[in-house]
Amino acid sequence: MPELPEVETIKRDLESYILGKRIVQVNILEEKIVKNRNNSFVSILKNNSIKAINRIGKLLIFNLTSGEKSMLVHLKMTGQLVYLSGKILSAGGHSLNQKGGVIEQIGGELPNKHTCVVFVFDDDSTLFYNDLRKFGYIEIIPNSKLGTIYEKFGIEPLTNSYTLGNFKKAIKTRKTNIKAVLLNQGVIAGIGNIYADEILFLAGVNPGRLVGGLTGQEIESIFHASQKIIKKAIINRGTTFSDYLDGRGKKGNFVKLLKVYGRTGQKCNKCGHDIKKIRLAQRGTHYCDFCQK
DNA sequence: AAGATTGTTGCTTA
DNA sequence: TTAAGCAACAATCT
Repeated sequence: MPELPEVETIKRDLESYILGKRIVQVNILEEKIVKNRNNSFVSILKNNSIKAINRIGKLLIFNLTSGEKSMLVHLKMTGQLVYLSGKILSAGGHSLNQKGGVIEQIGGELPNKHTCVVFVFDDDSTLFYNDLRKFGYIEIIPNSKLGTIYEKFGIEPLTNSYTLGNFKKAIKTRKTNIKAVLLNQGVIAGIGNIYADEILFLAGVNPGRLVGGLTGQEIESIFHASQKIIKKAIINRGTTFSDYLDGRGKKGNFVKLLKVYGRTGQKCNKCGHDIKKIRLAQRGTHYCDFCQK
């Protein structure tokens, strides 16, 4: 499940590989992934290049060099963006080099049966969009629409407007539990189910607590925990719980640092009590009812 | 084999 | 008017 730290890792990876490279070929293997295909998706990209990569929450924004347009990529649950250098030829489900030898890849063979879109650059390198559940999307929009896209998101943790004051302001009027608020992209951008649970564990706050009932101290703990967890997750290149891969097809390392997510029934490493799992905000919610009050 | 998995949208309700 | 809450969606795994 790519959340802010995973999407940020991919952004940074791809920045070092694809910026400024001319796109020479685009193959769409899964039509439904590309939204608004009437805007001639392929012809806009061909002979164009990516000028900059931005991110708001879990959404990647590729600014194109010509045409005042941007390509949005949302990975949803199982989307991947994997870059490979060197020429790739595909035959019978195998990735071959120009001499026909099978290429050994970190993320397995590419393209694979989940590959939906393929971008080829003028240095023969390739970017693959893979999506097992085909839930994500790619869409080209005019830059004039970017403002309304950004407006939908709340405060973004990796910007300098992410301050305790702004955090308090953003959450204080909410009438629901803290877990639902952390997941609400219109309040705070980029936190998903894994990091919401991890943040609340580190803050020592029960996910079911109503925001209105939190003390100033608790709100401060949650804010600081969010900064700490997100930063640490990025340093560890994200969490690969099931499908996530970074921009080079490698797994993230944060999974071994998870304290509650996916640890139902296991012992809390702080107090030894069993980690519990309940349903909150229609999501599986993991917590320690001894450590989180 | 039914139920769980999650991010987002869109609809309904309060 | 605004927000909360819930179903729906997709495809696979248990």
